[in-house]
Amino acid sequence: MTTLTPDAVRPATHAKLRILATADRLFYTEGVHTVGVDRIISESKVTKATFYKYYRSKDALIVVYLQGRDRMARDFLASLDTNCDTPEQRLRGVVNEISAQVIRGGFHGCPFINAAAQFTDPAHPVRQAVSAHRDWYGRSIEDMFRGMGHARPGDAADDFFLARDGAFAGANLGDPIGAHTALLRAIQRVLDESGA
Amino acid sequence: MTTLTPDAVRPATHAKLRILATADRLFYTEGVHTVGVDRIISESKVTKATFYKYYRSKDALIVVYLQGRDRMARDFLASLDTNCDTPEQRLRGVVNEISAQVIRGGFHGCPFINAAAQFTDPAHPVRQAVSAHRDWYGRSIEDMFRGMGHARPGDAADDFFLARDGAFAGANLGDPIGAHTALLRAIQRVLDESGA
DNA sequence: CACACCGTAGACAGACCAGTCTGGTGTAAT
DNA sequence: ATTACACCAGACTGGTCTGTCTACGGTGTG
Repeated sequence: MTTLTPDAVRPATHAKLRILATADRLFYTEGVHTVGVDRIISESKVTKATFYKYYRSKDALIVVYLQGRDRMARDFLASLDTNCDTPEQRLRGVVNEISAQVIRGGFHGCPFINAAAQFTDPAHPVRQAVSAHRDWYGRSIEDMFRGMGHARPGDAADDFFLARDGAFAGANLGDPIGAHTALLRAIQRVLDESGA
Repeated sequence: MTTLTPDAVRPATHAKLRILATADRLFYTEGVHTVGVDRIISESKVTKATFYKYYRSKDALIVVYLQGRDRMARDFLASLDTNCDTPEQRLRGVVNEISAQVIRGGFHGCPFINAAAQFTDPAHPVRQAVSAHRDWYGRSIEDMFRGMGHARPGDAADDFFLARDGAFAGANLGDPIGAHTALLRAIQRVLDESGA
């Protein structure tokens, strides 16, 4: 009577997703270090046993949280691939999304940068999740510039990343409008050079 | 026999400075939230009583740490004022310092951005110290662009700040060399426009 | 029905944290 | 010698944190 236990066949459990949704919200708005598991558990309306059944530790949940954010970004870029005809349109789509994010209410900076600020050891799984995301992101942007025929797509991607990170930090800590407009100017300068 | 207790006349205590020096090192390299007071106390070779004599709480010490970093930045800009003849030279002096910082060993990003990532409440004294620093910094850069005769010094300062914050984040989390060169390109573009 | 699995409910341990308190030592000026 | 002060030494409190534990209830399937 060895059970098959087809986990995938069973309906998706709500508790696991509820925990992750709560963690995503609290981790992003208040910081992964500040928010404790007790708070996530109570706001998720689950119990500790359930929590630790799905996430073996808080650090593991933080990694899953970042992986979820990474997944969202990848899905967004994939949607641009199907909705846009040219690499330049895709690039502008990314910029539009970033510039919209930084002036949106409830913006609290880049979740990866914020998480990394609280884990200084580069070998820690959290930092590795951050590095994996940033590596993928940089490569994707570089590919777009290369697709546009940019002479130095690697440099252009670095320029793009610099502006993005700066806008996220500036909008979070200082003036969102100023960071927003400065981001658009910086990107425009990079795009202007790609045509030259 | 009411004592005069002329605190200022007494030789400066070493313990207080030792505590701050230790806190500066640990807070910057490992994060203000990760490092506990016990660690600062033991590495400073002082006792808890001495620690709490000079710093009423850990949060107060964090604020003093940031104020010290702010003071260093102000002293540096003041030194540029005396050593440089033109606003453009001063601006280039700032850029040189930033670009040197990001590729220097032991660089861990902007201490203010890192500290702010762990205090999300804008009303918290730590966040206010961060805001005070950034406001002063932005105004100083804007003054330099204005002194150069830039048509829109406020925008140029935003552009500068964007590049600076981006370089700090990128160098800390990813590729210091890439962030370094991207920073120099971004600043050069802004300076090119100031002449136009 | 019996079983497997979902989830609830909350006590509990062990570690770590910030911050307070008592008492003692060395030194320099009065 | 007495007073004042900087500092040492470390126990202690009260709180919070992560993570483990036991015990029970509901539900759909074979």
